Amino acid sequence: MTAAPEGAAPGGPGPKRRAVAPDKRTRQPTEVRRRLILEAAVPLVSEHGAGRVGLRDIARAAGVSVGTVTYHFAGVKEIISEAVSIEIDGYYRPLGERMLSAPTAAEGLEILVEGVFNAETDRHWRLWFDSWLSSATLAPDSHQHRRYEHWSDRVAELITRGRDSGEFRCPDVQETTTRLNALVDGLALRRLRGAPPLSLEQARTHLRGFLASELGPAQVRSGPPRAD
Amino acid sequence: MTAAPEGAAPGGPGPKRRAVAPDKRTRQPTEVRRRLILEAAVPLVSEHGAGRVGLRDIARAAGVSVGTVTYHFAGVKEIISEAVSIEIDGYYRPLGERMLSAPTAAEGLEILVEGVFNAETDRHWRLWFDSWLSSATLAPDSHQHRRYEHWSDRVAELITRGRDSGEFRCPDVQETTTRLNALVDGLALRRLRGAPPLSLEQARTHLRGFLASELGPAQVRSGPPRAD
Amino acid sequence: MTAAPEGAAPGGPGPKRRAVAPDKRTRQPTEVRRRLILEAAVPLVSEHGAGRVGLRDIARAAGVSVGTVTYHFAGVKEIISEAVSIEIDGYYRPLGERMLSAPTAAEGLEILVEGVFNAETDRHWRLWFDSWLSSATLAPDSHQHRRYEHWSDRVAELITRGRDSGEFRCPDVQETTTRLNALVDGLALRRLRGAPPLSLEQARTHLRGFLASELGPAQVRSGPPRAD
Amino acid sequence: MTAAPEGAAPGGPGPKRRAVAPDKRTRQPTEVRRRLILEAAVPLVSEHGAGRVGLRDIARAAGVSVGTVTYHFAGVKEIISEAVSIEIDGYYRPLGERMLSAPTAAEGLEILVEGVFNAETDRHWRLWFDSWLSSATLAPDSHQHRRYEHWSDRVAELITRGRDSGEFRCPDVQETTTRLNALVDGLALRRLRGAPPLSLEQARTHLRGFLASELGPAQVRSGPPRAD
DNA sequence: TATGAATGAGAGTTCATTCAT
DNA sequence: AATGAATGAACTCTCATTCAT
Repeated sequence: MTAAPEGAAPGGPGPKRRAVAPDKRTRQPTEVRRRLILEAAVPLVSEHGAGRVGLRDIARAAGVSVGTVTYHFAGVKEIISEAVSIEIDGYYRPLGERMLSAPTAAEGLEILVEGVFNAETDRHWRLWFDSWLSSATLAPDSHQHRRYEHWSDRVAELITRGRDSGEFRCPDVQETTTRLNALVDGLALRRLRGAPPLSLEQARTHLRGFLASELGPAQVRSGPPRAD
Repeated sequence: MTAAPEGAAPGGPGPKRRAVAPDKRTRQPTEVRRRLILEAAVPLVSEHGAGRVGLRDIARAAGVSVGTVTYHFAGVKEIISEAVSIEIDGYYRPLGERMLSAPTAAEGLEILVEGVFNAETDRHWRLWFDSWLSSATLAPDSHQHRRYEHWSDRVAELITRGRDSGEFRCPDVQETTTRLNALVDGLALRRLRGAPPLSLEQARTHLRGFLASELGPAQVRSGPPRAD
Repeated sequence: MTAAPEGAAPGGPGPKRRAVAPDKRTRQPTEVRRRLILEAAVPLVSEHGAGRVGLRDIARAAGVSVGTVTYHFAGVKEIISEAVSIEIDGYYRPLGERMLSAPTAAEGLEILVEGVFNAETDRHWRLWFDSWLSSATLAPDSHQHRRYEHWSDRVAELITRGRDSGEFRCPDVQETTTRLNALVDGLALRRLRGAPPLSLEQARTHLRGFLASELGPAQVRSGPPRAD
Repeated sequence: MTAAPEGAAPGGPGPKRRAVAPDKRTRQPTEVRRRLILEAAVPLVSEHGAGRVGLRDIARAAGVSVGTVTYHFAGVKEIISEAVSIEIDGYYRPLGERMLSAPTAAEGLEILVEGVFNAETDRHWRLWFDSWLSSATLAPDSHQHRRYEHWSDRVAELITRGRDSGEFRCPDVQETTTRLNALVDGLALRRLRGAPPLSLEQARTHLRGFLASELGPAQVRSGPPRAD
């Protein structure tokens, strides 16, 4: 149950982070300390799962006492919820913007494909599914919904742009978006838990294949995009 | 749907127990007792989630003492893992067989579509994701993998048959199977947690749409396949 | 906060109780263990006050683990509430009966006077006030009310008998009962906390004085009781 | 009733603070700050009970930080003890003086009767019992004793005056005072916690009845004392 | 085979107190 | 004089597991 002392020992061999988080046991303004605690919580949650991370684990990882953690947060749920938000929003909002800033929609799609499956995103997926599923029988958690919708909207925007520019053929953007998102989720799940697990490149390839057949002869990747 | 007695014994030594299952508080052969306990555990897990079901809940539902439960099982994880197996295998093995017994592969696919998304399967999906995620950082749980592979093999078999019979066009059966499974998982996830959640019919429609575009002009279901 | 290790050490020099409570860490039927725990809790509560007694204190005093305590009780409130009940009811119900079994009502009153103020009852009073006041802003606690009313009824019964037999003069039994109870409570309070505290004999004397003036010339104590 | 600012500052740096009490978040002489904190604590204690009021509650109500509170007081006990003093002394000292300033002792008694049981005093009683009981096993708290004695002396003085003036018949003033105080305490207790609780008027009536029978035919209240 | 009393680690949370600023 | 971040012990309650019966 107790998470491994993940680089918690003060003065331990922390390779990164050292610069940003002065792990001396000094005073910090509330916002700074909150941030430090959340940053310490993220890897714990993504490694062990939201349900397996306790207050004491977080405190140890952040290099503070349990009292300090509860001083700054209303409860362990709040911490985990915010940790997920930071990690996920911090990645997918910028990704969404990059995606839409691409010169062509096809290139935007490729940014998407490479953005959702890369070395860094396994951690996100773990967090994402964990928070998605752990709130299973519980509250619907509007944060997650908002995140989901925000991402969905970006994707739909991208597809719409491609259709309007003639890059894609797409009779129903919403439908395609739903299908795309579902496939991405499913591939990620398979990558995390599958037997055998999908490689990054496999996951991307599947996604590209799906997009190709879904968005018509105007291909996403192979060959030069032609408007028909 | 398993043959589980469904009604968890409400606390005390209830007088109305089935005649066929001799679950009086008497001795039972190990295998019988194990089975009774597992069958009592299934509805608990599918209702509350694997992480929220305790030994005591199971014991109470099975109408035995906690000692009896731990006598027959190595731990609570084993119980839950096996309970999931019973529930899932009890449904998807027969489904796989029905699928392959259909006159045509296209009809087999339709059995699949209706088999994975119906009023009964929400519970399975919950169980499935639950056990998938909960074993996240823990043991790889070969049971799940075997289940997954068994199901995958059946699907691949079906697609192969359709391709061989000329019903489908499919350059790579494994690829398509993977993509299909991923989409099914993703749609189920979206159905369980989405905002807004997908309706059963929407989920099926997406699936049929995917199959149509993936398996070529030879249509899955409605009407005579037409090339456009 | 932590109560002194009140004869908790297993094998410690427990002078009494040893015969009734076999403080070996052996198994006990639930009812026995409950009783043992409650009996261990009573002196703790009466010495330190209900609000200052914790689960650990009780466990230590009972010579069991905290887990054992929570196994047998729903919570610390239940323990304290039942401990108070045992102590108070165990004393005042018999006292009420003895009071009413006396040959004359006057003698019954004397039993009351000596019954409520003696070496043993200081502990009861502490318990009583503690539970009375600690539930201050909380639930009304029907147990206490029932106890109070039961005792009140006995007292009223006694006075009625004395009035009917001509021993007492009493225009309104209920009023007198209320006044009597209030005075008893007040004297007990003064005895527990007063500066200087009332001696037992003083408390009794005040009570007798009050009864004499309240119940008329037919005196309670001094001189032979005469019906006029 | 003290001159407490009554309205506890709701969290943030409220803009609407009284002009008369310069409780801006500026420096205050120690005595002023102590006073402000105590006055903020009084309503908290009387409403929630001494045991349920925390340092943070007091700090928030006083509009200062927790550090400021502990800077000015040795501990939370000291604050509560002094808050009780303020509340109680602020009421009963003036009451004692008014009582003794009455033209006749009988009128003084009536002031007492109405002074101890009125709409305002329930709060005092709660405080009083609370502090009485909470100091149960702790320090004897000389403050309380001094308060008690001061009040007792006033009552005794009043009775003495009535006896000397021939208004009352009272063989032993100390005894009567003790009995009176005890009855008042007991009635208050019954009023606060009783089932059913005593009404104000009932409590007063009981008290008057007691005084009448205790202080002889020279009546407490109505009209000029007449021998019957 | 079955029981259920007993255990103790660990969960989240509260809170008076400390102390660097 | 005033602050509020930091602390750590103590709280109640949960629960899988152990084991004498």
